[in-house]
Amino acid sequence: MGKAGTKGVSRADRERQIVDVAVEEFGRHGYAGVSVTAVARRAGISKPLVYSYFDAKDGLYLACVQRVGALLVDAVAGARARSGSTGHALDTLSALFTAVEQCPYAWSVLYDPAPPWAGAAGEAVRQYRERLAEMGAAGAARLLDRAGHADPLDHQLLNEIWQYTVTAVMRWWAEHPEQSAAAMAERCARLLTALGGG
Amino acid sequence: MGKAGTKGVSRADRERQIVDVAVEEFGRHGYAGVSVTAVARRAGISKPLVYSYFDAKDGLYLACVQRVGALLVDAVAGARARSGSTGHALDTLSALFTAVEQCPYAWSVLYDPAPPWAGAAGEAVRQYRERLAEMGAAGAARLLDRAGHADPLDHQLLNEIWQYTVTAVMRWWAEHPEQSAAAMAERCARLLTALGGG
DNA sequence: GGCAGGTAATTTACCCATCAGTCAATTCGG
DNA sequence: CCGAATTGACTGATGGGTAAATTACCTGCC
Repeated sequence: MGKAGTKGVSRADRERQIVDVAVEEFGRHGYAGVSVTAVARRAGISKPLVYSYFDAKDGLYLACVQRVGALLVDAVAGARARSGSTGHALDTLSALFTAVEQCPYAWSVLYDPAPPWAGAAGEAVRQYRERLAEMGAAGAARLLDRAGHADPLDHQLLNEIWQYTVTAVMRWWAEHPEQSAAAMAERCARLLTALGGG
Repeated sequence: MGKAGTKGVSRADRERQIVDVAVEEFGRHGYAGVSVTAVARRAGISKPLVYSYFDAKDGLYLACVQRVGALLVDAVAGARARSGSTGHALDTLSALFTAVEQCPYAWSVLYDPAPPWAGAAGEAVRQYRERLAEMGAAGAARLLDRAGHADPLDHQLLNEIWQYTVTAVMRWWAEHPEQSAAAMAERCARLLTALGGG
């Protein structure tokens, strides 16, 4: 490896590139399973550069959370805007698929089951999850109200189930990258109708 | 914190006790997020004792996987035996609830999203998940065949979704310990019928 | 019933790799 | 020539793992 000295890569580009590999690492191994050294190595740079740009492991994770959080929130918001309040779960899923087609581990980063709850990154995780949950809650509420169930805990649990369902689909997709976003949407449509739900 | 010397606790008892806390730790923080030192501290003993009994972190995890694996496989097998091949998902869920009522993190240990795939523990994880998936696959196959879908990948994905759904319910339950197993079963029955599936 | 001695339980103190994080120096681009 | 990009080399802490010593229990024997 060459010595010190700039290589002509702008900070913005380098940050993007680092976050690229960090998102994959965090998505694959979870926060605790990732070492900053490994991220730097896979990005082809040295560890101090990561710290110079992101300040701490938590800061690096924060950057990842913000990227994928924005991506996912925009996708879901867009889907809801397009299909109005009658939008079904499939529209949301479909929008998510096209949004994360180039970033298969986006969802897994935000839904790491054991993220660092303390610190700025944890706060961001809470906020993004909250926003996504709110948007998904409308659909859940429609389903439950239609069936006459009003228990707020039911709503909570149904939301959780929905989030983990998406996690399942996303992780399966990450291991079957040959599937296109459209194919995934079709497949999920098949499964959903087979389950008898609308 | 006395010095060295036995405290009159048999190896079997001590192992049980260590696995008790290890299951909770692994379930809460995931394999990578757990330190053997922390397990030992929470168990009120010293780290070398853990190594003397379980040989390595992987060995400790293996012991946890075997305990919860047996618990879960027995529960599901029992449910299937009782309700025959017409058993629905709810019977399985209900059996799982009563089985893990005293061990809320059992499922999360076996379904750690980033377990150490290399080594004996990883092998055990694969095997137990396989057995549970086989037993669950019957139900999934029935659903999909009824709808005329034969794609084996659909079966795979539906299985994955089922497992993550259970994960969601189990983790939600772990954070709402005041709910009884029966209450959880009822709640899931409500949700399932609200979703329109049988 | 008391005592020698093997065995099982348990700890203190240590080793080495890795990890998060820092400093000072170096090199290039504008 | 200044500022930004970049690194090798370092530190303190922690993690997995080990060696050796200490204490208690148990068994057979007188």
